[in-house]
Amino acid sequence: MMTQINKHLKKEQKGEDRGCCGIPGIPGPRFLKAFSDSTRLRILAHLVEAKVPQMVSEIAKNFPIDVSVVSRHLAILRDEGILLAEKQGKEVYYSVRYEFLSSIFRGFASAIESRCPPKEKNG
Amino acid sequence: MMTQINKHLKKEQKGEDRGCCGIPGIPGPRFLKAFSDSTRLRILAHLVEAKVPQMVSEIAKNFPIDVSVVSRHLAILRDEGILLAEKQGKEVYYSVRYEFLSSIFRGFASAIESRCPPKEKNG
DNA sequence: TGTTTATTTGTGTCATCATGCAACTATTAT
DNA sequence: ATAATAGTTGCATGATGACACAAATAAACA
Repeated sequence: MMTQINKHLKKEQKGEDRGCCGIPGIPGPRFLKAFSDSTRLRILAHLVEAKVPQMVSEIAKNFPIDVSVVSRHLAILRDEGILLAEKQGKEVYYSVRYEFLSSIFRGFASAIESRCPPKEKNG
Repeated sequence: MMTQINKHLKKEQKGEDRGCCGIPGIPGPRFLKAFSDSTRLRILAHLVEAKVPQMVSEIAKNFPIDVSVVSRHLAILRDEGILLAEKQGKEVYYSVRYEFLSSIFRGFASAIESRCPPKEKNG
């Protein structure tokens, strides 16, 4: 039996963070902060390449830090909706929410691009 | 006369940060960290909406923090290639590098999306 | 020259964060 | 029930970061 334990839904709905800058499509700073740590980025990349849900202890084997730290990093990514966590017995399997992630960043790119003023002929 | 003062070129070429996770298309943590602060995000959004290069003191008027702090935030965004800085006399005009920004995030989205494993029929 | 204005940089402070270790919870097995 | 395993959380610490204020730099002007 699978149990989803994503509390990110609550936080997203609180809306204290998303859209803080007033431009739709630009994610909130807390979401983007989740990518600001090199260890967290590597953990994300590891899961992206794994293509399969991985448990915490397996992930932690790839990094020279304590399992508890990995667990915390995973929780941060999960809380922002970047990862999905599924508990199966003792283990918790983390996987990437590909569509969510790509849609957010594609929306970010579009938000910026759509506001690009037409180029003047200079130079 | 315009003088570009973007030192980000050096940092980008150092390569200590970009591609740190090994997956091409995923930006480095320092680049993403530039977006992790709410003030910095608002400054960026302000410039995006301005659509025209703005000088530091003009930008600072929109935020309840010291000009020096705004200057530092702008420098961080400039060093990551997010903003362009052009000195004109005493003033320094900052503007958004729209194409650069959107291409980075679109590339990020594509890097994630392209690694999304095919969906299984579950549930 | 000296003066004013725009921006950057030095410095100290307070808050946040990544980390390790220990304790705790939850689940499985004996 | 007891033990073992997986994961999370409490707590202390060192590093980093945002901020204010002051000093330094740079450019225009008297």
